[in-house]
Amino acid sequence: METTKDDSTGIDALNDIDRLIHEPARLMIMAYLYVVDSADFLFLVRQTGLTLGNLSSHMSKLEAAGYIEVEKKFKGKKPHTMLRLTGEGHDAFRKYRQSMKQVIGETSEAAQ
Amino acid sequence: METTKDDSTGIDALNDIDRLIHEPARLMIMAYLYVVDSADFLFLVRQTGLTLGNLSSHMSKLEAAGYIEVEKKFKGKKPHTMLRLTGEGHDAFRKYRQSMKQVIGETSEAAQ
DNA sequence: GCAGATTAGTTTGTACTACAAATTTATGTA
DNA sequence: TACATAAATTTGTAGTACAAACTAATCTGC
Repeated sequence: METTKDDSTGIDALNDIDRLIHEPARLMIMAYLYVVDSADFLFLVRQTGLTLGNLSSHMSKLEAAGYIEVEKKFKGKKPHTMLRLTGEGHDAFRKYRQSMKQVIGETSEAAQ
Repeated sequence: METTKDDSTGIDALNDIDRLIHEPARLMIMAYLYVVDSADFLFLVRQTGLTLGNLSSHMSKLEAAGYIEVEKKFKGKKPHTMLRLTGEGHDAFRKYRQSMKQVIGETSEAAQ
């Protein structure tokens, strides 16, 4: 019996990378939320450089996946949308980060 | 004058991430070649778990981008396809790796 | 009080692309 | 001669990121 599919050296970690997080736009969102835990919609628009529509659709996907929670309130008279990382989202990001570190880190020694 | 677009803290590095390398299948190919410098087609099929057709089309894209060189010879009577990282491909991978390290590394302290 | 501007988003349409399945081309073999 | 295997390439489909168009509510000048 050969090595089983999962105890790979690292690069194979990419075969089941979380593509929901891997997408650069969402990776930005997740990375911000991982640090600040929660942020409002317009803050993220400014920080990420995404358009409103683009952020809106990525937000929906992350919410559908259970990675973030979206809370819509009114701040005075205006709508105010807050994004917050869920526990599941936090775990998924950690896992993603570890997988990428294996791939990215593994090649380090060969460089320079 | 505000901070110019490029001297971001790190997460914004994702706004111009190299999507050609970012795609997991190609990232695997590039990561292998970055380490071993050259490898043959069937070796990569086995190592990456990609199908022949899938590897073939990713190979074409990396070649078109100038990131790899593809050499087709005959080994005895059978065709034998070798992939080799170009200097440009090497640089692009290093750049990609740095960008990702910024995003991935930046969040490290917040964790645990 | 109503016409136009601004704010805060959502929905829609298009263009791209990853992947698998079908196809190709050549060689070995019964 | 037919059939199987090897080594890929080409084709078709399904999924998706993004921008542009749209919606809905509030503010502002006249």
